[in-house]
Amino acid sequence: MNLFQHFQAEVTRQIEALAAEGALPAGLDTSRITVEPPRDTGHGDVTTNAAMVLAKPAGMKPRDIAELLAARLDALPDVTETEVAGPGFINLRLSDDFWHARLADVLAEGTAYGDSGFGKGTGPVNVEYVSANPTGPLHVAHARGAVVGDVLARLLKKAGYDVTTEYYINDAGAQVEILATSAYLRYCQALGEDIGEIPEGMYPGEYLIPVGRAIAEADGAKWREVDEDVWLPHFREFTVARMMVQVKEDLAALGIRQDVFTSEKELVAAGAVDAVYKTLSDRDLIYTGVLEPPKGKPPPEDWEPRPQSLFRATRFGDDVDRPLKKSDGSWTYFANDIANHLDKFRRGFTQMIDIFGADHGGYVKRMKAAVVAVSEGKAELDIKLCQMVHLMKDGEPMRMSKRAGNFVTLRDLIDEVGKDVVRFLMLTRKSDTQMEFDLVKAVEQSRENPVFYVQYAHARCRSVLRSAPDEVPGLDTSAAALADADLGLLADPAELDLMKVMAAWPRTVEQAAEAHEPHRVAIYLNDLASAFHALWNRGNEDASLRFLQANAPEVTRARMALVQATATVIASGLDVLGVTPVEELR
RNA sequence: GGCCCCGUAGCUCAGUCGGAUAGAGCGACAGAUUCCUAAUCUGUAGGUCACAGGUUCAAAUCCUGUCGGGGUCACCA
Repeated sequence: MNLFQHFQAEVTRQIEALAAEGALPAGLDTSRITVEPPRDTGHGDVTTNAAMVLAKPAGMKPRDIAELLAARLDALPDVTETEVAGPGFINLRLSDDFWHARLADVLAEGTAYGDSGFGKGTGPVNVEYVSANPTGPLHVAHARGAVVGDVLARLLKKAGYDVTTEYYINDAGAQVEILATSAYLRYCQALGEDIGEIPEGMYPGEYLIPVGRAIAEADGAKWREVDEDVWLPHFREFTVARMMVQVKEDLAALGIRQDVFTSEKELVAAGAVDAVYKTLSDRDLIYTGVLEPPKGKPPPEDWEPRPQSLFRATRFGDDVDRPLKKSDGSWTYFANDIANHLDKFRRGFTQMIDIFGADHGGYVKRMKAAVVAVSEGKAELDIKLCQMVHLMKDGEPMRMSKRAGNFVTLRDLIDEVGKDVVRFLMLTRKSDTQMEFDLVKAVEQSRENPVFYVQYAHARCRSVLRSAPDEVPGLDTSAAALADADLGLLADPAELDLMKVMAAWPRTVEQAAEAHEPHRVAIYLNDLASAFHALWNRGNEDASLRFLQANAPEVTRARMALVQATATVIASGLDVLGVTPVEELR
């Protein structure tokens, strides 16, 4: 239950009631009214701007409307206090019973707490992420996009959206040709030939050595006796397949398994790009024109003004029209990607989300333009840019060179700090701001490290629950017993504060999902952990606030319900992040 | 030169479809331990929200311009 939505409905209802009585004009637009937590908790639990929003259309003073509305809201059973404040805010305070009922919700729903029907009926959503060239193992630079995409998908699912996760394999361009040629060199090497240095422009990585060896073992020297146009397709396919196996393994190590893998090459082979071209031509969205070289900096050396097939991206908000064919007549990456997005649309996705690296920022407008064009405005594309992550080691920027013994692959990063740490820390910042990732601080057990701080709160909860039967003999901490606890015994302000943070979880899920901002989950968990640690330390100052009270089994039982619920909400949030909650730290 | 992202406390960053007196951690200072442990908590100090206009009852948030940092700019992906 999103309590703010609950009270939003209540506010609307009371406005209608006032209109029915003639105290307010009929037919007021209530869509701009918000009901939300006040920024300052001193202003109560729930606040609404209704009076200020309605003042102008109603032709009344905000405070007069506020007084009318407040009087009615004050009569609601869960509301203990109303106040009209500032320019016309209505602040509500809610009863302890209301918060106890939310605690009971958590106990009843378990980690499903926060699940929402928010996204129901909005149509299927496709989240495409990683989509790295299959020319080598995933790099650290891919980590952020991978985590952001995956957690966004999980978040959307929790909020009730119908979500499919997707990886677009860029296996059609010149890069995979180079990859195949590089693998061929390694194949020759495996046959015992001296290949010398790997030529400039080839992929020199050692990860291709086993690929060459595998082909040599399977086929012997047979590819040495044929022309390039014969061996190239085989090497391309074989190598790309091997690379994708590795990519999937690396992603699996991060806890990521995507639903659909779409091959660019197969799209092209199936004629999808030709079809897009024809569709756009038929609608007069393609013409032949000459692009101007970029201003303000010297044009590329091989620049030649030449007529090319251009998509009228400017009609859909882009800055220039974009080429669809290269000089050799083959499709541009962009043309293929239009086909990719049209394919998604044809598969029923009216909402698409792409996760890009910041270096693809210049590509955003044209892709959005293409999706509008190709779906005739029926599909929507949102693109989340992930800014760079600077790897640090104890405050010092890391040079990424293999020779220096530093690692460069995603797998190495995971091996160094663990998948849970990578996942959590990648989400402690907004995705479109640059961030630092310090390998030393990442595994430090201190307040500075949010992943530790949150895990520590969970571990503390679990520890208390484990030790409860020893401290308070005869105490039953089973789910049934906790569900039956007398929650009315939880009346201390610090206890209520904790319950209020828990009750904010369903709204957090919805808001984060709607904004496509998964980092809000990590921020929320930090807040929740903070409320729990604060309550914990109250027990150090005042022994009567400790969770375990040997002489008061009923109080203890109620507090165990609170502790259990805290662990549950933390686990629910960590589940969205794909992070495993720990039972103990030690 | 065009376009995109960013600019919030000394540092690293939050900031809810525009809401009231802008928050947290680190660092500084003063305190608090029979539960997982001072690995945590409480308090104090610290701000022209880069700058200038505009829209609004209300702007860190939206619009325009300027400055600063980063990214990117046919035929790579």
